[in-house]
Amino acid sequence: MSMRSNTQLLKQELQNNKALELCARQCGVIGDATKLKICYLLRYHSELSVTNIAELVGTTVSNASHSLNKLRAVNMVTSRKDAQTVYYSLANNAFDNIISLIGN
Amino acid sequence: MSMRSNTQLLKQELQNNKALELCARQCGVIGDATKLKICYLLRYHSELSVTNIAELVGTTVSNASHSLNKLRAVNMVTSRKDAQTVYYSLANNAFDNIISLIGN
DNA sequence: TGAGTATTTGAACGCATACTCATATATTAT
DNA sequence: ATAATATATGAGTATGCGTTCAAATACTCA
Repeated sequence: MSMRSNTQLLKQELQNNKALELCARQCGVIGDATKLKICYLLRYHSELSVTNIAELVGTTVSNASHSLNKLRAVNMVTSRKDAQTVYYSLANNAFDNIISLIGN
Repeated sequence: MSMRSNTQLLKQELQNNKALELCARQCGVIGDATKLKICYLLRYHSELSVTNIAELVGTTVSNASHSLNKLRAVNMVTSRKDAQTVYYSLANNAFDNIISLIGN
């Protein structure tokens, strides 16, 4: 919540802005239809197995697993294991960082 | 605003969802720190020249121009030319599509 | 016209990414 | 133990992306 009239300050802020870097990385991950679909899915089903996710988004289980890995790497999904199956969910604040940068 | 309990319907919706595809493309573009910085800049300066943008985000004019081109290709920035210099602005609804998909 | 400034363009290179396939691990059931 | 199911993993490949460089275009001013 600082004043923002000085362009020098703005330039410096752009250099080491950690939130911005994280936002870019997260957007990079969902900048792929498959992974965005997974997020979209998980907003309507609180949790889903890898097999179900793969079936719903129309890809292979392997690809879904790889995609979920990358979504987890940027803290956008979480998982819980029950017997053989692993259930994935949207992280509580999956989009918070993005929204706080591009939202109103 | 339709009911969404049937997973078959959800699967079909995921297949040809134009808004989702656009969202993925836009996220892909700002999934790069340079281009995200440009958007961030343009929220505080209503319009800026390519040279100024390049200086502020810390890159070359050529790279800024390429980046602005891609941002415009997905309707996130607009431009207006005045003599030699081209002024870029954020599009009115630059983030609307993204927000409507991932926002609350 | 010619020099100077602002921007664009296209080629080139290196690097990251998406997806597939085969294989490995883990768990359950017979 | 063996088979079956669920998921993960790593290698391989093809494609796309970011950045740089050199050159082209557009406009202004002397």
